Amino acid sequence: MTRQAAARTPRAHYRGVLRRAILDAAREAFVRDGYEHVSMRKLAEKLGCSHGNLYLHFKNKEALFDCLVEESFEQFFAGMRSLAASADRKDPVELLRKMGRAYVEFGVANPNVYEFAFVLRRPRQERARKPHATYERLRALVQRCLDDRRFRRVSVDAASQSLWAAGHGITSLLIRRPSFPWVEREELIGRVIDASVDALLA
Amino acid sequence: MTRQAAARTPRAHYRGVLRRAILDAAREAFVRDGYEHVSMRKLAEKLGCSHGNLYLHFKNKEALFDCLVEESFEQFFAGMRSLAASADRKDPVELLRKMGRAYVEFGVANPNVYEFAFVLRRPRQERARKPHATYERLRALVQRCLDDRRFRRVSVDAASQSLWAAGHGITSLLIRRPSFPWVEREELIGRVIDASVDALLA
Amino acid sequence: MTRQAAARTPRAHYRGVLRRAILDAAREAFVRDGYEHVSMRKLAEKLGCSHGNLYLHFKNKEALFDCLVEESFEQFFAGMRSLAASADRKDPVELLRKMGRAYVEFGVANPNVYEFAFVLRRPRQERARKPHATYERLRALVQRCLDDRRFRRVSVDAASQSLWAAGHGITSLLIRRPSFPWVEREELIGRVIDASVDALLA
Amino acid sequence: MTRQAAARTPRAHYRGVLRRAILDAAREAFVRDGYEHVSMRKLAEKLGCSHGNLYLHFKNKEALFDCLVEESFEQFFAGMRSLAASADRKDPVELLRKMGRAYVEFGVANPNVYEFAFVLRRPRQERARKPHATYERLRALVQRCLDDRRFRRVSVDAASQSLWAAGHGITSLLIRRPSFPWVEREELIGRVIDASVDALLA
DNA sequence: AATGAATGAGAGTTCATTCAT
DNA sequence: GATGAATGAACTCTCATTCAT
Repeated sequence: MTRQAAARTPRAHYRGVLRRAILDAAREAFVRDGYEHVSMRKLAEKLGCSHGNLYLHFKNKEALFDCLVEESFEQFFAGMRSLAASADRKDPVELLRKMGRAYVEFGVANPNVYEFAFVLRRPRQERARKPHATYERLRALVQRCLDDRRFRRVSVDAASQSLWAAGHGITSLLIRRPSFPWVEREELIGRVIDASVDALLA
Repeated sequence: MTRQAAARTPRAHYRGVLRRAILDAAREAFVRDGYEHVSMRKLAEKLGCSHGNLYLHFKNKEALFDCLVEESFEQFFAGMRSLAASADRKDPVELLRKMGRAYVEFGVANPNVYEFAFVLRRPRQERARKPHATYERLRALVQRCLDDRRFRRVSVDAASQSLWAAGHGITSLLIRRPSFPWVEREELIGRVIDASVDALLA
Repeated sequence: MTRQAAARTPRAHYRGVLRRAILDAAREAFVRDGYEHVSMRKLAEKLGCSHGNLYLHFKNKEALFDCLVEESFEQFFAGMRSLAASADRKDPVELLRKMGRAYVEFGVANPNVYEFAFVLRRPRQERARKPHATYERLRALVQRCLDDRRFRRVSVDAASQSLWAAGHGITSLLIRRPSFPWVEREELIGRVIDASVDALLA
Repeated sequence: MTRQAAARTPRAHYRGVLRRAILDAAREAFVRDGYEHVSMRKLAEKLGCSHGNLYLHFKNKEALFDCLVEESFEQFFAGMRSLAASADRKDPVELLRKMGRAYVEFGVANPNVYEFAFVLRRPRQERARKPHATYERLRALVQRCLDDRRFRRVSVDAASQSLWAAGHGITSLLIRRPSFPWVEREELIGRVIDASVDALLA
């Protein structure tokens, strides 16, 4: 994400710092106000630099947005990876439950990232290819459960997709309807994930 | 929605026709492009009338949008109602499964309606109160299952919300990712709904 | 002003009533909001008739405005006339004082009329000829004072114009700056008028 | 008003020049056509620049108008000040006469400034506080006349307001009715001012 | 590298007016 | 006589973007 971060010269360093500041401010603004309500002028004003300056770091507004989407995926994957590393890798079903909870918790804790990665789309954006990567990881884990005979005989895609649906459903509702009178969050998330996993158990 | 449809004078009839045309064009545009990318001017151009004309039917852009939301709820409820009428009302669990499938099927068959009713929001829109009506119906049915001892002892809200999450998850994914290689749709929907219901059985 | 008021047929009578209602509503609106902020639509809405209807009584917005100006002059002159009739006509100086006070009091009590008659102008309005009529009456009265040797020897126009200036000054200030902390109104008006008259006494 | 006039860089200089041009064109337009008939687009057209450009110098139309009001007061006070400096400060009554004449002469010579400072108002403008400053100066001078026993015993406010009424009356008439057959101007102004002052003498 | 002046398109909205009904 | 649907121009204002400095 921050190719310039490793720059050596002070000049390039400053450039990286500003680029980082732009991205952070833009992320917050895009998520809070939506793509259309973020203006390059206001963004620059909040950053204390000229709006023309933004165009030295990003070709245009779309490029800035796309960069944030890219970044969000990287963060999301990093979060998942670190979680997988710290979990008991012997039991794939337990790992699946943990990953499921973590997916939702990450989404709720980082609605910016989640929305960028899975929900928001620029108008006229053709296709989102990236979510496939997430799905592939989920699918691999489900395959392990199947291989270990922990799951009933069911197509790996059918199982994976039902799990994804459950996880995405509770995440997006919690994000998009924050004022709804939800029951205790952790319990709810656990219930949804467990229900979708339990239904697959042998 | 079609109050004017029964209009007697030719004038009022034509008025109703144009109003209908505006609503249809706007619905398509809002869902396809998002609230911000729909302009009254372009809308009028597509309709072949002056943009000022739109303001004779709707006070402003927000009112036009809100009218579509209202309409969507009515259509949604009508769809649910007719389905509920045809179902076996003796067994609340079976009814719940059928209603769950119907919810998703209706959403997938009428993505514009679903998005208007449950997903899209205008900027600055403080609260959506309407979804509560849907939730209340779901909650009442869950209560019946609890009263009949068909469900395990669990809070009615926790159960209802987990069911909603499952239903919304699969619906929104199917709508927003139409190009994803989903498994056979009916099977997937059934699997998701059944998993969420089965997890609650006594 | 109300040529239709004397109409005989019920139809023409109703026409006159509506015309009157339009004029009254328009006068209030024009004075309160200014020419530009009065719209034919809102006017018709307040009257409970269609906006198209207004054009059956007045050719357009300008004509409606002009009609009110005309009317205001008539009212103003009528007020002055009745006052002159009821005053002691023997002493022209006393009459002048009374007329002066009455001019200001009338203007303050009927700011609508006064502004229409002496201040407001439609954009691009070429010339106001009417105020001359008021001036002519004032001038005639001053001439009497001169003829009766009640005034010092001064040109009748110089005297008349200085009186007009004083009267207009206090009237327009009281109207346009209602929130200013004026001293007691009657005293102030009397002081201004008397000062301008006294300065002319022989 | 001309803070930018002393700008050093050519860029800032040109900015100041354009700002000045905008103000001049706007002043003329506002006085000639009234607030509502001045459009930012037409203004820009007359200036030969884009209408968006105007918003780089003034936040909006109201701000542009208000800036002119501010400027007018400064010019008015500057004019009064320089005149007061050159007057005999020993005799407060003479000073009052001179200031009165100067007030009117300045208003007549700078009708746009006078109208902006004392007459024109934006719609919805709640209160004009600024004229009070002018009034306070007048009031202080009247107080001196009272303290020196040059005036009859009268409330300082009653005296000040009657003087203001006279001055404003002749000024606004001369400005708004330029085609009226006024007597010789200097004589008329002197007569009005003197009448109002003489009436207060002990 | 960074600024900020400038543009031109486009937004939502209101309006006076016309005219078929 | 009265309606109200329709138009088209006008309005203020914001925006992304460019480019000379």
